[in-house]
Parts: sequence; structure tokens; C-alpha cells
Amino acid sequence: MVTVRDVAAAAGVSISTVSRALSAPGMVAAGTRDRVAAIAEQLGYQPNRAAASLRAGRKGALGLLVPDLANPYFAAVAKGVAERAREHGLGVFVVDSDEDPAAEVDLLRHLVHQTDGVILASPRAIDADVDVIGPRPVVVVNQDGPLAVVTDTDGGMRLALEHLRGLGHRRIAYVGGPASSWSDARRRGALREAAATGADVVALGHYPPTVAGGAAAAVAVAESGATAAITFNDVVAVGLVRAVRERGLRVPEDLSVVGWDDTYLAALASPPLTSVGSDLREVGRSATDLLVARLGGAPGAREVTVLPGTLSVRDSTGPAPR
Amino acid sequence: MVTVRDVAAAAGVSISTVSRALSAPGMVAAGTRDRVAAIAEQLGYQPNRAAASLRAGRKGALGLLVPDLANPYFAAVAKGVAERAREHGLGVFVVDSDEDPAAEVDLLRHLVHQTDGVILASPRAIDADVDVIGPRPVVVVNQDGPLAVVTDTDGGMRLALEHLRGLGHRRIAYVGGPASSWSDARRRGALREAAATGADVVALGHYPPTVAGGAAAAVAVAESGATAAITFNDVVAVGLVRAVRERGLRVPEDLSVVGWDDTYLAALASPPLTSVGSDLREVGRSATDLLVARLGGAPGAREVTVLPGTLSVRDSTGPAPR
DNA sequence: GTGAAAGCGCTAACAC
DNA sequence: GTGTTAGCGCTTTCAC
Repeated sequence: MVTVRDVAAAAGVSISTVSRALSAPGMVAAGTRDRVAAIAEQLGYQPNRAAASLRAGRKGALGLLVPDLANPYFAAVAKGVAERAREHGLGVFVVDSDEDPAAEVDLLRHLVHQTDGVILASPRAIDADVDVIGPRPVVVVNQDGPLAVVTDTDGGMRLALEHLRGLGHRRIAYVGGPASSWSDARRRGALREAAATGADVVALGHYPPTVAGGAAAAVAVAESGATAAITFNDVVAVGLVRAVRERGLRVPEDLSVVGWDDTYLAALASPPLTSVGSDLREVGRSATDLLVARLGGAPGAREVTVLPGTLSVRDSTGPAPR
Repeated sequence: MVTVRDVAAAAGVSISTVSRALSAPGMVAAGTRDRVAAIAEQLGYQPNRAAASLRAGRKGALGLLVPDLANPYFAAVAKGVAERAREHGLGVFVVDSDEDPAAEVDLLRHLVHQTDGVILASPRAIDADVDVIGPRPVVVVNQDGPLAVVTDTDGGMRLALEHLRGLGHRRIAYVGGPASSWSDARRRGALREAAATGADVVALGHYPPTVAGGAAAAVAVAESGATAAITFNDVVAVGLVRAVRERGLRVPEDLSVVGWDDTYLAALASPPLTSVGSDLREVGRSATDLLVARLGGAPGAREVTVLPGTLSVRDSTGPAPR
């Protein structure tokens, strides 16, 4: 293993100069710096992260806790985190709680210990668990917290409603997700606001965020008298479409359906789903940026990044019947 | 931060005893061990991994390199790896090459340096790069290598062909994936074997492993005269189904389609896809086990785990036309 | 079975 | 601008 000593000997300088040349280039004369860098490169020197961590107190890695990596939503966020972290020279420890909230606290405790800070992408995580985290910065995604990245639910809901109203729909149903979901609560809030301005909207649920959940909502949607439905997420939309078709109705001719999250699933579904979304990868990137900005610095103030909502119009929405 | 010194002081023993009690319990008297453990617990002691790494030369983490975390196939494998690694008390550094073969080598070099060993899931570019890895164990998934986990392609192909033959299909097309894909090559081999025993099979492609790729194959499938198609993966199957329908044909009445990988996409598609697969999570678990077994030990012999292929029959396959 | 002591490779004061 | 030096917290000889 090549160490700073080897590089120092080969370059004819001290080990501190090597260390500085590589990690604080501004403190070293340009000539020395380049020579050291060249020799380090040539020798194949790779700094030992464990040693650097131990000495500097930084771990050089951040943690990402997700409920389910196989969920396209979290996978996309994870990609954004991984991408940006790499640009910052940080590793990413990924932990999957397998949708088990009880395990999350424990996982988080361990994660915190091997990272400089964590990103919690879990919708129903951790409240009182700030104590688990200690002084380390934590960024939450679509959740309340001092450091947070959220997508613009109100804007997204507005886009969806405007789109449907433009197609002539008057009564619109929302197929809600789990009661514990922060996002779901936000969307219901947006719906109430819309209702206050005279819109004819009805919130259904709570339904599980699955195909079965969407299918289970079909009856309620039909009975609601709505000609269009906005669902908690794309998977629920798929379930709703399927169940509605089994009842002999067509999408979008008899019922328009708007998914949420705009995962790649929306494009693959039949029919391809109109879906409210936001750039998921950007969510991951923003969360990482927020975390990195806090890593070296002071505790600092509350900081929330709001990412715009988008509407991808595909084939699951059409003119209102009759 | 609680260190071994704090625990030692509280327990009235030396730091070496604390260290041993916690990481080599057999070398310490039972009474002492339990007392130390209790006090460590009570004080909330968490060993500093960086220090342990530095001293012991182990990193306590393994690396996982995937081409695309948002691909349900790799996401499922990653979940298996994360799950099993946790059981072994190891962290997982996840790196996503974003389907960029050029980046793979560079990412791998870094990854190798912060882990005790790595798992390469379907590497696109790593062959001669064993030199990047040095002495560390590397497990490859669905690829050739001294340590490998592969799924039983021959068995999977056999299941698919038998299923289709049982439905009366005589001429069967395979919609192939990228030329660089190891799996694709294996499947073509399995097809050749089947052809040698008299089956009427035709391999098409290479097509990109995307919806567009599947759609692009529709013409060739039609012209092949086949009444059933097996596709490179589920996404390709979705594209094929879509394009075939646009030509006015029905699935499965006019064309049966078998996907591959049996990702959750298969169950969500319309119609739900019959798909060849294997337990993806188990792939991740097996790869982790293989790696962990090699971590402490000698170089050892070549070792390949073969996981059985399965066939999930859904609605995209039916009796042959006429 | 337990303790004392020597570092693992690096960074950050502190001198010069 | 560069060198010297003191550890970071832990594991692991080596004594006893």
C-alpha cells in the first residue's frame, strides 16, 4: 500500500506537504503541488479514508435511508444522491428499511455513526428521533424538518386540477394514500384550498399505496360521481385503471386518471399515465447539496428547498364524458 | 463521544479488555465480558469504525456497483445485498455508473479503496480490470468470473419454451438484447441447444433493452412468422406489446409474449406479463454471502452460485392462434 | 485472563 | 511555504 510517506520520499518533501498538496492545494507552492500530484498519481497513491476520517473526524460519507429501494420513486432519488455525492467526493451508505418503520430508528442509529450526515427519504419516519441523530445534520425529503427538500404539492395539485377542468371535468376525486403520509396530508390541504375557491373535489381514502389499493378505490370513485380521479401515486393509478376496466369502463373515455410522482412506470403503463411529478433525481441532488452545505458549517437556520411540480400529460386523461 | 477508555474506566478494566470483550468475546472471562457489555450498552458506546478500520485493515463495508439503480432489476438485487450485508454487520457503499461503461472502471477503482470487497452487478465494461481490484475479492452477477452468481438461463429458457409449446405454439421468436450482454449471449446459446433438438426458434436482434427497442422489434417478430415471442427483459416486452397492439393485433390472442426478469413491472403491465425470472433479492443475498465467505479467507478456488430460473405465468401468453 | 504499549495513515497545530 | 510532531480510537502483539 502506497502511503503519504512513500509519496513524500519520492517527491523529496515532507509528509505534511504531500497531505496539503492533495487536500488543500492553496497552501502549497504551485510547483511543489504539481510535482507531488504527479508523483502521487504515478505511484497510484490513494489516501486511506479510514485514517483521514479518524484524524479529521469526518467520515467522508453520507447516509441515505429509504423505505424501499425497489420503489421507482426512491430509486430515482437515490440516483440523484449518489450522483451528487460523488461530485462532492463523498461515499453513500444506502440503507433500506424494507418499509418497516420500527426498524428505521435502529438503522438510523447505526447509519448516523458511520456518516457525516444523513438524508431521510422515508415518508413516515422519525419524529422524536432527532436525539438519535445527535449533532449531525439531517435532511428530510417530503417531510417537516429544519433541513428539508419538498416538492410543490400545491402547485402540482393546481396543475392537475387545471388540466382536468380544461378537459371539461367538473367533479374530481382524489384517491388518498396512507394516513401517516405527510405528502397525502399536504395534498388534502391543497384540495381543501381548491374547494374553498369553488372547485367540486372529493377526497377518498385512505388507501394503501399499491395496485390493490387503487383497485379497492374503484367503487368509491364510481360512487363519488367524479369523471376524473387523481391518485396518491402511479402504482395506485395502475390499480385503479385496471379495476375500472374490469367494471367495463374505459380510460380515459369514461374516467380520466392522473397518477402522481411521474415515475417511469407512468410512461410504461397502459394507457401511459398523465402524472403529476417533479424531477426526482433533482430531489436527491438538492437534498445532497443541502446536507453538504451544512456539513462543515454552523448549525444554521431552517432551510427548505421547494422543487416545482410538473404535469406530464399522456393518454390516461381525456375530455369529460358527455 | 464515548470511547473504549470511558467504558474501561467505568468497568474498572483496561481498554484492551473492553476491545476484546466486544470483538473477541471468547478471549475474555464470561463475567468480565458481560459486565463490559452491559456498561458499553448503558453508556451508548459505539465503536469508531474509522479507528477500527485503520488499525485492523478492514473497512467494515462492501461495495456494490450497478449500472442503474432505477432499473427494477438492479434495485431488487441491491435490496438483497443491503439486507444480507446488514446481517453481517457490514455497510454497503452503492455506486451507480448510470449505464456509462467508461465510468465503471474509475468508479470501481474508488469503490475498491473504501471497501473490503465489491459486488459487480452486470458490469458492462469490466473484464481485464481485475487489476484495478488488487487482492480484494470481487463477486460478479450474471457474468464470467472466479466468484460469480448467475441465474439459470438454460433452465429459464426451457421453462418458457415448454410453456409456449404446451399452449400450441410451434414457431417462437426471441427478441435479443444488447450485443455486449453476457445474459443475451447465454440465452442465444440455450436457444441453439433447443433448436438442435428440433425446436423451431428464431433469435432476432440485437435490440436496445428499452420500450423503444421492443417496439422496434415488432416488425421483425411479425415477419418471422412466430406466434410467440420471448423478450430480453420486461421493458422490451412492454414495448413489443404496445407496438403489436398498434398494428391492430391482440396480446395474447394473436401473439403471446414472455418477458424476462420477472420484475414487478411484469405484474403491473397491461396485460400482466408472463415472465421468466429468478429471485432477484436472492441474487443479491447470494452474492453477498459469496463475498463475505471470501473476506477473511484465502484466495481459494473459483466458485459459482447458480440460482434457479422460474416462470411466472400471467396474462400475456395464451393458446396459439387458429 | 488481563494490562501496557505500539502503532495503523493521516491531518492540523505549531514552529521556522 | 514547508517541516516536525502529536495524536484521532482502536486492535493486537507481548508480557505477566
